[in-house]
Amino acid sequence: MSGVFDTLKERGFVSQCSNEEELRKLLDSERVTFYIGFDPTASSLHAGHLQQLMAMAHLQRAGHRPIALVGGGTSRIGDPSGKTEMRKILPVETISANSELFRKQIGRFLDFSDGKALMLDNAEWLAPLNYIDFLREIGVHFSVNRMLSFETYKMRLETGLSFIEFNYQLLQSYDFLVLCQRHGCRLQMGGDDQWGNIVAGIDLIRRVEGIEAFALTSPLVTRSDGKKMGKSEGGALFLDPALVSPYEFYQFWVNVPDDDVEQFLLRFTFLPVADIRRMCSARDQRINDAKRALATEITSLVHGAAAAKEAAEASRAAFETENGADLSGVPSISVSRGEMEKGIPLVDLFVRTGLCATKSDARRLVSQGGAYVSRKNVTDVNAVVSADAAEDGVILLRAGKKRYFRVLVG
RNA sequence: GGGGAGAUUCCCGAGUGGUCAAAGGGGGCAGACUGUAAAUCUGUUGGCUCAGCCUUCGAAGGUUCGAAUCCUUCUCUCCCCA
Repeated sequence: MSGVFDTLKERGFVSQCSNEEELRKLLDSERVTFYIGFDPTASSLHAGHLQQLMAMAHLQRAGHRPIALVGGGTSRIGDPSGKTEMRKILPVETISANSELFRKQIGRFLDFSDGKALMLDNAEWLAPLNYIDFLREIGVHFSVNRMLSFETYKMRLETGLSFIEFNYQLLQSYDFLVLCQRHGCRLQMGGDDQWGNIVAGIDLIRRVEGIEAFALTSPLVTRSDGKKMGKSEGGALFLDPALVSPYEFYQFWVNVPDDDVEQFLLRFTFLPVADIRRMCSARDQRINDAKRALATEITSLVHGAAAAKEAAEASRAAFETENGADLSGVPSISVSRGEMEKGIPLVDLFVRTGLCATKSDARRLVSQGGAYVSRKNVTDVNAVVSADAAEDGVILLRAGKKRYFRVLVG
């Protein structure tokens, strides 16, 4: 288990650490239980969570014990960290449904056999809390003065901060304390935006238990051009294949800017560092090989090797070969033969596939020359697509340069 | 509880009775250039049965030939005081 800290550092997972020297020693000398929290505020994990899962996997491979903490309790409050506005307060039922989905997804990334990792939900201890008891036992250890000096709260002092959110930090700190007491957890990791919350937890543990716990944060994933990362066309880049198909997921990574391939390969794959450096040294189109490697690796990690292979194949077919290639990984819808023979207005077809949000959107696409039917550019807004556009029962639609969709006839 | 300011199209932000589907910027989309890259340039960006029509400017009413703009009530947010 020696050297994990350096592995994490080398791969770009380390931003701030509460006590680097001691933590390094600890990680090199014993099996450390550590945790990362995931608040189930959406129905699927997204690319941003992936980095945390990777960090956990690296540590687990080095022999340490991860606790994946689903924030079924904390997400009822809403973390104000890094947010400029108050979060919507989610219905409890939504949160429990999301928690269930989170657990399933997280299960893929770590080895939970023989207690090698734990999956817990903080609703278990947060939901039954008694307000008065909590204030007396935990609240006493928090100084409002100090809390207000945290960057998150300072920022929100400008735009408004409700009391419910102000309490988030106490709950997260309490989580850390509970995990420390029950499972000997000594380390909490998270994104940089979690620094304040994690450090507050360390303080709480020191005061209550008199032992040193550690904080380790990783840089938030950003694109080299400063734009938000992890957004696909529909919104966030979700890991649930029902929300973002493996093909779309694969495409997202192939389309990453040159300057980001290396940091993404380091953080989102297990490929050896030396190989990554070598692949990314190219400054011309050869760097696309690195992008394909990135996309294949990460898709296979998230959706499995078979899906990754199919996505890669479909991608190659769509972008590199002209005919005969296997496009089956490209998302599709089915339309009955009868309906297709009557003909469907092109514009409607684009809307039905989801390639365009509205008919107006589709009209714009067509009139701007971005619409293709079976590889032929169509510029007539009133065009009607009929069955004879199909090749082998498939009509390949393309919107712009990159978005493909198949219409299966029959 | 008292006083003040404000809520505009995805976001920021102009707009104070008609010429407003609403300036400008960001983001998105499309086109050109490329390497399924970046940067840059151009176009576009509420919906529809699309040379026209319909719905939008926190919500509901009202004034008016006509309202995002005026009046009333309500909801929410921020600031100052308690």
